[in-house]
Amino acid sequence: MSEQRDALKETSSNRALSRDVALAAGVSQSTVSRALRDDPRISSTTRERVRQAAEQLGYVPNRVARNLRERRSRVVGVMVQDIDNAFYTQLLADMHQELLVAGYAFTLIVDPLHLRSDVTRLRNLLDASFDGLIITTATLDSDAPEALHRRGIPIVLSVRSIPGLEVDIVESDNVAAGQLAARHLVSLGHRDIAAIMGPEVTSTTQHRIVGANQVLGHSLPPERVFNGPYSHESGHSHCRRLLQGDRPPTAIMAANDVIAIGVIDAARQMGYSVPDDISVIGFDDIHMASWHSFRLTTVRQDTKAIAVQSARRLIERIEDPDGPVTHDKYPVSLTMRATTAAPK
Amino acid sequence: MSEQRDALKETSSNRALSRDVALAAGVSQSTVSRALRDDPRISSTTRERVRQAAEQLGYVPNRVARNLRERRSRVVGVMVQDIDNAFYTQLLADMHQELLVAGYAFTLIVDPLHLRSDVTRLRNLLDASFDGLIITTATLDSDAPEALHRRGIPIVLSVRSIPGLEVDIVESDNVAAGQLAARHLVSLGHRDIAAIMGPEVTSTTQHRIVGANQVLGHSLPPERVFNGPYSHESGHSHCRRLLQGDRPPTAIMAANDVIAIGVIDAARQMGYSVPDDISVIGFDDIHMASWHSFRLTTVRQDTKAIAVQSARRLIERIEDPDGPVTHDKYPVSLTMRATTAAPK
DNA sequence: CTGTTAGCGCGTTCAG
DNA sequence: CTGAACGCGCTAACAG
Repeated sequence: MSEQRDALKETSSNRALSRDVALAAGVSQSTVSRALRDDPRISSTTRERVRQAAEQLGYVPNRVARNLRERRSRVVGVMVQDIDNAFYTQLLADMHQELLVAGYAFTLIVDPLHLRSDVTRLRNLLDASFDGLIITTATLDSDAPEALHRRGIPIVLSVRSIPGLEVDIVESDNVAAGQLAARHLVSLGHRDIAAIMGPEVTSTTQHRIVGANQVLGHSLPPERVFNGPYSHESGHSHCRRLLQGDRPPTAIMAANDVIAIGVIDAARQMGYSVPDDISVIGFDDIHMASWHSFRLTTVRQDTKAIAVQSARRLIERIEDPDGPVTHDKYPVSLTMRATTAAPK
Repeated sequence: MSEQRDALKETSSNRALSRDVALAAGVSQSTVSRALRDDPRISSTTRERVRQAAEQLGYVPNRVARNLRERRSRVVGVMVQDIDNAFYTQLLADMHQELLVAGYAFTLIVDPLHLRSDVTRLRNLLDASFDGLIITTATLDSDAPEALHRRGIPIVLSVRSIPGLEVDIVESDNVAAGQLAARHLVSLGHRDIAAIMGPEVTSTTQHRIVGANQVLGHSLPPERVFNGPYSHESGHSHCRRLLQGDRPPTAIMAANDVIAIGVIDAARQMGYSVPDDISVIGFDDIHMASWHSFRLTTVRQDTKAIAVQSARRLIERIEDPDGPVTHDKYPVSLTMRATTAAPK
């Protein structure tokens, strides 16, 4: 047992180094380095010899040392608001895939709204030696993106944007999204629409409200617009309050599908039928929206395209810091299911 | 514009180093290092001077260099099967939190079943210079955990376990979980129970079936046990096939809540009422299980405790590689909601 | 209390 | 085609 422990210790601390491989192969350390990196100047015979020795010793190059030498880490950070939210996990899954094939690992940074502008967090971000960052948590008043950008750290703003910042942006056309939702409800005959949106300081919320107002021909009255987190609970509690009020709306526009599902749950729980008594429309079109229990009508964003493109843009920026700044804006579309209908 | 670019370039490549701070503060480079790390031997006056200079220059220590020197990265890897699955995201959220406060960053490794025993993946794991790994994807036939362990890399097996491997394990008492589910169904009067489980090669599946069989007094017949991925789709399609068969069961035990919800959706879609026509019980008790549309009866695991303890055990193992191997087994409990009832 | 010196393990000139 | 020597930026051991 203690023998086993010793053996274990040995393998962990006496991990083979490139110089060990060199010794075993009878070449110099730099030859090992070159051979394993397929440097064309190394003859195929010595390359093979080195390969064998490396294999034998179970040699794996130390990444930290390489990072120090090459002055990059091949790790990027991805900031999300809330990992326990289906929209972000779909986004993360696709980003992960795209980054992986490009040879980048990724570190998750959960960045809840209430921790905004914490100085130590910003320091940690700078300190963490990321090659770049994908930020999905930008708010109109957040300063971290600008601070990072000024430091010369490659960033891309994904999903949400900040006007006036000269960085790459990948987002949906949220004004069009707001228009689409409103037009759908209006064409069904709805005149009294409530909106349960995300935090006021996000570009998505602002843009969608602008789009909706354009279609309605007037601004949604303040008592019909609610701001809150992107959670089931928010949709649930706001809907509850609306339906308990003396003049419930005939339709509810939710800022995302998770909120919309909260709305549906609250309505059903109170004995209302969706869509007969009240129509509900969401945003995103996450997988769950198509589940039979919900069959949610929603404005679809191309989450996958946004995820993939965000990763690509970041990698491009890392590899060419001075390239032209890009702004991708993806179209949205209406996915009609079973939660919207004409008002009674 | 080009001036701005130059400025940007300068800040990014001419990032201040500790020796720059030293120069500015009129001390040696090692004093800077010590002062900033609050070494008690440094006088408060020079510490303050160094602080000021560092602040002025916007100095942030280079983490890669520190990692090389300290021979550790303060990054751990967390392997999950599928990030777009509510159980794992809840787990990840709590692990993230716990690792964060301990000063560890974390890299997500999505490790789908079908990529099992890919040699390059193992190499990447070794190569990535993690201080340790939390593995939630262990299967009874997976070799990566043992390979990593032999290499001396600290690992903890979380959620699922492998017998005979001398590593830290944090899991639920899944035999008890199987017993609990079966006892509940049997006590309601169910005699014909089907099980839609996860992959056969996972300890959770095995243990829960064992527990269920103990209570039933016999083995579930093979035609009543289904194996598949932990997905809504799996629950949905298996349930569909069961209900289309000529002798549908009166109750279905699902391997987790996501599968159970798929089962509910399929049943409802086919015009069956849950629980009047068929009872459904899940495992995990994810947030979604309590949503009004589901109100799922389920065997609760203490996901948060498992997440937190996995993180702690890994950190302990990193800091003391030779400490005693631990095995945490958390109790489970029955959360009764509205998807189980006596058979008709 | 502080400065000097020596690596951490690689990739990469610069010689041969 | 290969080897010797150097340095990435930091922490730690050793002197004073």
